[in-house]
Order: sequence, then C-alpha cells, then structure tokens
Amino acid sequence: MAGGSWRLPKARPNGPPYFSRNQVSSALHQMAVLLELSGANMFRTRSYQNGSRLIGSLSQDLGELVASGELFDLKGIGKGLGSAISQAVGEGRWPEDWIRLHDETPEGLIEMLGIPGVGPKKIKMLNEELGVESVADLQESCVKNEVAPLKGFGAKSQQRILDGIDLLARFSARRRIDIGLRYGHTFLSMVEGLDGIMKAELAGSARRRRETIGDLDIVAAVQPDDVEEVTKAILSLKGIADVKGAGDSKVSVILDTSIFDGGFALGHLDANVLDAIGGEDYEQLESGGTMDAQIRMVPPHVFAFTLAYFTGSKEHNIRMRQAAQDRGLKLNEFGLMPETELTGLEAAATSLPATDEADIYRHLGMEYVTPELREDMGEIEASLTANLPNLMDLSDIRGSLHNHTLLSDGEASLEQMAAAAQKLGWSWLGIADHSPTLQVAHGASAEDLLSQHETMQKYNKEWADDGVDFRLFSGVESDILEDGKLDHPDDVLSQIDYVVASVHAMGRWRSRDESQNTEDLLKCLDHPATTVLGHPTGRILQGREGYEIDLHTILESMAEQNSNGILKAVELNASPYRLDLDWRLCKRAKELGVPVVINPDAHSIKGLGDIDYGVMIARKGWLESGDVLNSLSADEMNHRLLG
DNA sequence: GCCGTTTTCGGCCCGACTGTTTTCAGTCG
Repeated sequence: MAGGSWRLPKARPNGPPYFSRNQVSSALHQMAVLLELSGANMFRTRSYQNGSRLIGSLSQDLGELVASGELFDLKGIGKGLGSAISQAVGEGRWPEDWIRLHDETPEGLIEMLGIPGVGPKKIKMLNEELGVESVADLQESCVKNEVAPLKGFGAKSQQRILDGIDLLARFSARRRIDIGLRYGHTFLSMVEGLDGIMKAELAGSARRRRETIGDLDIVAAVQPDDVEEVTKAILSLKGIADVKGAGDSKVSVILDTSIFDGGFALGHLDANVLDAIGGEDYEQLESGGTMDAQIRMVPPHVFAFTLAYFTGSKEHNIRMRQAAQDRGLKLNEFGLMPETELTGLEAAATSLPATDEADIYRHLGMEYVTPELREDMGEIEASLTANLPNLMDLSDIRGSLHNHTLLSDGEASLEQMAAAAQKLGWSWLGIADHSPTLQVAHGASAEDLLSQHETMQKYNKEWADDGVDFRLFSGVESDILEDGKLDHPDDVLSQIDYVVASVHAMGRWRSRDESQNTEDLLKCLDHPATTVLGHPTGRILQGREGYEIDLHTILESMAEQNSNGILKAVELNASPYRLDLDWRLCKRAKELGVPVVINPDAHSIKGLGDIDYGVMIARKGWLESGDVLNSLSADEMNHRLLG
C-alpha cells in the first residue's frame, strides 16, 4: 500500500485536481486503519479499505471522474466517500473529521498494530486504561506487569506481547520474493520427502508471486492416521530455529538460514541499491534473518479446497465465496457444499468433488485462475467470461535490453555477458552501461561507449558470418538530468542503438512533488533517442519508497507515441530489489498498448538469472508474450530499434 | 460506509485458534 508517512497527503499547489489517485488511495487506507483503532464498525472500516483499493487501481482520470460526477457511479463509492473525495480533489481540502481523527491518534498506536496478537481492540483498551501510546510504552507496561491484570488479558497475553515486540524489533515481517522463494522451495522439498506426505504445495503470497512475502504457507495431503507421525518428522527437520505451535492439523515454525546447506549469500548489488538498504549492515541482517512457516495437513480429498483457500488472496477468496453463494453453495477450506448444519470436515462430506483447483472454478462456472492473478484485480470477471490472458513464461524470453559490463559497474566483460546470454538460449543481448554523471557507478565516457559499440558491431558481423543466431545491441543507461535532459550529446546518442533513461539522483527527485517529476519524465520521453524508461519509480523494496510520479499520465503519453509508430517501452526491472514497474501497472501498460521490456539490470553473469523474477511479476501483471519486447527475435528487435 | 427490484433497514465471507472465560471476544489468514 502506498504511503509510509502517516500524514494526509498535501494538496498540489495548482489544482484542481488537487490530489492524485495514489494520494486519495493512500488517504483512504490511512483512514481505514485509524477508524479501526478508534473502534469503528468493521464494515465501515472495510468500506474505506475497499475505496482505497478501488481508487488506487482506477485507470480513468480521477479529476475527470470528480468533475463529471461519475465518481459516484463506481461500485463501492457512495454518498459519504464520494463527497469526501470530491471535496478533496476539487477544493484541496480533506474532510474535517478525517483531519481530526489523524490529529487525535498517536502514531505509535499504528506501529503497535504490527505486534502479532495485538489488534485494534486491544490497542484501544491499552491506550484507554494505561495511557500506552507507543510500542515502547507498551513494552514498559508489560515489564511492570500492568498489562496482565487488565480484563481480557492475562499473564500469557502479556508474555506474548513482549515476545511479539522482540520479534518486531528484530526485523520487519515481510521478506523479498527471492528470499521468500528460496526458503519456500527448500522447505517444501524437505517436507515433500517425508513419509506420509502424499503431496504438498506452497500456498499464500509466495505462490501468488507477490513482490514481498510475509510467511510461508504449505498445504500437505496427509491421511488422518499419519498426522501424528508426520508432525514429529516435520519438527525434526533441519533449519527449524523455533516451534511456535503444533496442533492436530497445523505446525507452525520459524526457519533460519541453517536450512541452506551452502550458506546464504546475496548477489552483486549496484551502489544505488546498497545505499537504499543500508549497505553492509543489511547483509548482516539478511544472514541473521528468519522466516515463519506453517504447514497445514488435510485429508487428500479436501486438499484442493485447502490449497485454494490458503493461496488467497483474501480479496479473491471473498469474491469466490460470493460466487458460491450466488449458486446457493458455501465455499470454505474444506469444500464447496450446500448450506448445512454441519461444520468443518463433517460438512465437507457433502461437498462437490474436486481433484484439483480447476474443478472448484469449474463448479462455479469459471475458468481456472492461475495463482498469480488471484488478487481481485479483474480476474474474477475475466474468468466468468472466459477472457483470462494466456500468460507469458520464461521460455518466451529471447533477450533483454538493460545489462551492465566492466565498462561501468558490472563484474563481467562484454564477452562473458554475451556468452552467458547464449547459454541461456537467448538470441540477443542489450548492453546499457551507466552514463558519465553517475560517478558512483563509474559511468562510461562517450569515447568508451562508442568504442564498445564498435566492438559489438565486429562481434555481430562474426556471428552473422558464422550463421550464429545471436546479436548484441548497444545502448546506454542514461541518467535523467535537470529538465528531463539526457546525459550525452545527441550526436553520440544517435550513433548507438537505444537509450534506457533512468533516474538516479534520488535525493532531488524525492524532494520534489509529483507534478514536477512527471513533467521532467514526459520531457525526457519526448526526446527521440529515449527508447526505454528504466526502473520507473526508483523504489527499492524494503529499502525506500520511489519518487512521486503519475505513471498513468506517463504511460498514456508513451501510448500515444507508440500509436504514432515511435517505440517507447517501459522497463519492468527484474531485480528482486526493485520489481519496478509494479505489477499493478503492467496491466495498465498492456491495456494502453505500451510495450514492456523485462530487464534483469544484470551486473554479473549470475544477475541475468534475475529475469526469472521479472517474468513472475509480468505474469502477475497479466502480460502475454506479445506484450513484451523480450519475445522478439533478433531481427524483429533490430527492426523495432533501428527501423 | 455501501448496497439494494421482497430498497431506506439490515445485512456485509468464514472458520480456527488463543487465552480468557464459564459461553466468548479478539486476532488472524
């Protein structure tokens, strides 16, 4: 969710519209959390949450929706939210009661929501009874034994809160997808190998390929008679640092890096990324990191239902349940059945059968929805009308445009990178080393750039003569300077094949507002040499927010140029630290007809492998092979770049 | 706060777990 700061977004100076989609979405999200803390009706809270999601994923222009009054036609926006948003966007003022609620709520209470087992009701009570206003206050109260005597609390609750605070302090709960999947696949293969496990699969956000993963969910099919033995076997597996609980159907553990035989290493990081995540200290944190995992054991005949349920998302599940209700059925983790007095596994005896998840969708008149798409972002409707995309996959990749060599801050030579790309089965590779302004990355001079271009031409000719289906394209990752200017003179840029234009001066860009940043990027994209917009928001996952930018406007402008036959592609930076373009906007780029190019931003041979994460996110963003430049042959790519 | 053709009130997805209770509230996914 957008935000980070818990103040209501500040109005632009020159409205209307005074607020962007992202800002309104962020304000609604903040309100939902604050309302929850104030003890408001949970359904009211949910309305704000739904509103936040809805506005955040709008493709239409919010200013126009407000001006025309069509805002009120959106399902989920009624009189209350509609007039609040209209006033904010039209006049630049948030409603008085929103401002008041912000002023009245200590920020520490929001932080307290992160403690496991502590929710809004308990926070409210702790605040009212003990005057607790922050995590630190709460810790102190627990130590002084003030919490246990409170009604509804007790000695165990108090200890659990203390443990939770400890956990919170050690590391924020979510991990990047590369780390999460390494833990997930390693642990899954260990569990799969145990006697009594008939089959097992990764569920949850890892299976949905979210960019960050909270904890691992594994669903396993086990005969009821074997559960006890299997539980024992799981608990004796390597890599388990702590056992949080082990019941009849669920084992909950904390994994640490001892699960990895060969130790745990990070790949090469560019200086910008290192800077954002706190340099070497972070590596320490990383190697000391842990990951929570839950294994749920169910009888084989309910496996598909449990897998679907724990794959989520929560929002997707809600829609699925409604679809079941529409057919007079009830859907839960045990089955899909007529309404009955029975509950749990007993009720499941009356369930329609499902050997896999596709059966569940089929019973509801839907096409199978691949896990990546289960976010309630239009997949339910597409599934009901048989309009789901035919998603791309790794085998569609034939090259990528944004990679580095020794010429700037890469670790491998041009020759090594080319050989590695060929080994991957690619038909082409684009090299885009840094431009001079980015001194921290040893940005290459114009002379060096052009000399490397010559070398590539020479290799290309040799390959062509030998009948080798491989070609290098020479580009540059140009910094975007003041006023949207590029970092080399036009006569240099015109000699190479393409330009990836990226923002690196994060300090300056983050200190400016959305409209200024957007304006500069639009100017840069108007430059005839600019082909690709690199890591469009500059975000580092778990590290820093990107600069503010109206990507909808940017993409619309790029769409217009493409429709005039001018290639302007948006990068999906595949580094697991970035995954920028965000998957939610991949779908928008596709709708607009803006080509996406998945780029590993490789600084080493190994770095090329990050393309995998890019493909995961591209799939999550509904992309088909025809939506990405990576699927083009070398000849087609040559034609798109050079006409 | 939103929704709706049995519309202006009474619903809003569902179940497990935990710790606190003596029949349940809060939290979580």
